[in-house]
Amino acid sequence: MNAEKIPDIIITRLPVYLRALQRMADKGIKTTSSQELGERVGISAAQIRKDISQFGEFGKQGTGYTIDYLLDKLREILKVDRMWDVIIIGAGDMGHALARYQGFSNRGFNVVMIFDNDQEKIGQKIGEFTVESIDNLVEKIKAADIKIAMLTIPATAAQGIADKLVEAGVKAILNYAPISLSVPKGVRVQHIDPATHLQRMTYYL
Amino acid sequence: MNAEKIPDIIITRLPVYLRALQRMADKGIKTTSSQELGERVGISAAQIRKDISQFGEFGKQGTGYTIDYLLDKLREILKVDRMWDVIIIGAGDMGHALARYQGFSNRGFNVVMIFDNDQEKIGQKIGEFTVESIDNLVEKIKAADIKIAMLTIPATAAQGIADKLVEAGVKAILNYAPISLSVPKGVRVQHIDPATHLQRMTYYL
DNA sequence: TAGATTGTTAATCGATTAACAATC
DNA sequence: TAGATTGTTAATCGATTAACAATC
Repeated sequence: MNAEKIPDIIITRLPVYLRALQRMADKGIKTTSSQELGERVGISAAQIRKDISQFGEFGKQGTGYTIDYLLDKLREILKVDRMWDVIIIGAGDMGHALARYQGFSNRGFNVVMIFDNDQEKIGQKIGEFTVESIDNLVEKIKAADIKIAMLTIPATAAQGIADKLVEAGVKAILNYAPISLSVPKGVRVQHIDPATHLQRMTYYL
Repeated sequence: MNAEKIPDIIITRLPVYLRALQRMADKGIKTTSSQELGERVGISAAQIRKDISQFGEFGKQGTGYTIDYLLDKLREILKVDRMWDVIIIGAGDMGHALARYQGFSNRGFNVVMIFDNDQEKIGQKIGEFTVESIDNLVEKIKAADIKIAMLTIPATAAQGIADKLVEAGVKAILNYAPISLSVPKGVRVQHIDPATHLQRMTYYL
């Protein structure tokens, strides 16, 4: 890996390449080209080659990329060549769906706890988990050394909990609440808000 | 509104402004400035002014923007000054969560049907909906003149159903399946894939 | 009026594309 | 060898920022 700073926009594309390559590997495909991968993900071949070449020379002229090898490299770059423990805050419908989602484990993530502040929900079973009280959230996160959290709570509560997550040492928050969170430098937030995503498309209708 | 083509990247930011302004309006705030809005959403004041000014002169020097007025304008631009009927394909955990989500109605969307191919699920009640069979999906979509669909089915089935949605006249797909969909020009896809979003952050950990 | 803030221009910065030598 | 495809350079294209006149 290269010492210069990699633009964030390239980092956002790598997981898309990774996902497509993983799918190709599952189908038994052994090699691919920037051309073919580009068609699958809707990105130009030139851009894919440029993106990948930021991190090394992973392809071969004439034959393209060996999928297993490129998968390894991309996982290493994105640091998903290991498993990350992740927690869920909020045991509502979305928290449930995420707690039961089977798609994390082969992408580098392992849900380990789910929290809620509602006495009715605390102690309930969700799949293999028991909903834990949000009291002492900070201590529990620190004890388990959690760096990643998914937030599925109402917008009004989201900033308050985000502050606690930051205090506890969480560095990556996947925010399902429909509100922009403010966090200090060094902490990253990704938003998932279906209404926002839909509104990005209605303009063109 | 201006006749020149507006860059897509600006369109992706407008729903974020809209969401933040809606929240400010809910709190009873009447006016704001590009500076203040920028701090809330993490975007520079200059960029916010430039983005908004693509569509008209909605602010006033010295005082900024009247929130209610700017809300109206943004809704009009994004075409969410009306209600859009939306369907859900896939009555799994994620389909359930979306069907019961209360956050769509005040953002311009109205879920009207939920489909599945599993005989066990068809006929089941989810909130106010009854799960419908995916047979005759195309006819049902055409009859109801649906333009927007949310896809919460396994990756292996996603492209096949997407093709049917396109055939039925759907123009906007919110895809929860972890696979890149290929659709003809004129149809738009937005991806929601929590693992991909998490992988965009692990690089920095 | 004085202060604040817009809309817009020009400058800067960054990303994408096209093209091709290198080479498998 | 001939064909294919990479990695990279240079050119192009587009987005962001800084600055400020206009004006509320």
